[in-house]
Amino acid sequence: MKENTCPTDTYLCLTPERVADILDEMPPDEQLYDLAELFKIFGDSTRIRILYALFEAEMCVGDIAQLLGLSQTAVSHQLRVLKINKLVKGRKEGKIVFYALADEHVRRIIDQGMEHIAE
Amino acid sequence: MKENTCPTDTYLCLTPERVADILDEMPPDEQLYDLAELFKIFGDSTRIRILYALFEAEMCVGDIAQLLGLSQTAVSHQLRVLKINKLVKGRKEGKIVFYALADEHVRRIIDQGMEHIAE
DNA sequence: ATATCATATGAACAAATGAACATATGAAAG
DNA sequence: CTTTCATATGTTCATTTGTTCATATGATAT
Repeated sequence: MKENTCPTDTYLCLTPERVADILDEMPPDEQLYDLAELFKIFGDSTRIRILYALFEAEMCVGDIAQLLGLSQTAVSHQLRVLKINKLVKGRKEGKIVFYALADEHVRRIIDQGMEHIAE
Repeated sequence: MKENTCPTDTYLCLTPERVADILDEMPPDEQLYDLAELFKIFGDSTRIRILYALFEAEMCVGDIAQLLGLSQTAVSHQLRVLKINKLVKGRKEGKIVFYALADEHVRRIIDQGMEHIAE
């Protein structure tokens, strides 16, 4: 038998103490679920492109659509998703709605992702 | 007519110069596509839980499964996804495979996400 | 009022995705 | 060799997701 392995009751390599430690450090499942939901929003190239466009400045729906070569409907749908998840905010001026990034977290999360890509 | 609006050829509120600027700042679509793919990986609570467990230490497949109350098959499938996308790395020791976070980007991306959640 | 413009919404459909099943490697022990 | 154990893979299936179409809202102008 190998020296490295450390069988316990039911675990192959973890001691009960370590199991307790790890479970203790883990955030509650509900929070991890919300976190996954957040990343799910970033996990679509259309939404990423919209967010990246908004990096530069606030923009109205039609211009985003034209800029990215998307239909107005598609953009509106995705902006709704982004707004619900607090990644963008809308400012209405007459019939035009200007959208902008909700906060700097959005930029930072995307930047971190970019760094990983460019490894 | 409102003073804020600035119609150009085809855009509602963007000047052609700004359009050029924005498009210039945008990474190529292929890169944004890859970025979305990366976030897609984080956008699943099972994978997030696995990654969080690996925050503490490297672990073998069976122990991860037991720790999180998942089937071995499910964990293996997700570890495969995580490995392909370079979020975890595997180290084989006999018949046991120990998985660990591939690099610190993973932790940082998740931490940034957590900060956003806790706003 | 009506017309037009910007955006939003709802329904329907195709594509992607995660989970569960069975099965297949591949390594150590007898 | 065969058996057992840890992990990996393939396939099917139900669900989710993004897009498109048609339509609705809401604001400005005539």
